[in-house]
Amino acid sequence: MIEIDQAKIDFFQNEILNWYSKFGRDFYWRKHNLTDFEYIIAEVLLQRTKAETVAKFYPSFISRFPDWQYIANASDNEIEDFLRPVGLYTQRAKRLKSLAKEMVKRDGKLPRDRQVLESIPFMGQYIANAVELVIFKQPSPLMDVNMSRVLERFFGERKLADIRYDPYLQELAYKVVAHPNSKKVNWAILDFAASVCQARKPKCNSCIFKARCSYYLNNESIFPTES
DNA sequence: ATCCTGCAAA
DNA sequence: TTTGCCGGAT
Repeated sequence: MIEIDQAKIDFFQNEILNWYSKFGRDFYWRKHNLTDFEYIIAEVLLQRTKAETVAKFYPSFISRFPDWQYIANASDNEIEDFLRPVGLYTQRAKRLKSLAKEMVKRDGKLPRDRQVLESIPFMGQYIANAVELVIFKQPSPLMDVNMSRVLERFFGERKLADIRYDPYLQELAYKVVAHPNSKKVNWAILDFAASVCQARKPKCNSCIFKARCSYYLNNESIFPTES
């Protein structure tokens, strides 16, 4: 069992919010007051897809499919063709359509109960957390591969392979985003993951966290220090 | 080659 | 628990 140091969490929150105020990204789905539909579509498109790619594509999708009914009534082929530029289109089209049909059936209303929420097609752990965070305004973590990588590098590695079932990582993530402005902390972590703490070639030498980062301190020898 | 704000089927 | 999905950027 790995101990989670609250003081280290406080430090992390403060520093990453400070970083975010200077270097955070500014996407359409963050600043506008979107409908539930529009927000969920953004999350669906963002799966395994670069946010910058989605940013370019998103407005045209919303304009072609402005609500659940438009997707529910479209043919698989129509949705696939439209999704082609962002990839994963056969699966995404099929799953998006079942999600849309379910939401039409539910009259566009999202269930508060977590079990029921996750029973909706295409509502996995990640999107359910995103719905809780942005729509229900609860401090849930946007726990994707990127957040898990940042948290693990800074606080220490997880034990299990699958991030969804690792109790240490789950507990850690909830503690890290437990903050009056949870959305900002979440977005800050994702942006930091995309531009500094990348999977490949992380920019450790110029990183604001290196003095206290478990990953950096354990691998210091492989990062040539400037002299 | 590897990765991107995952998910569900196998 | 592992694998397929996928175009586009690096």
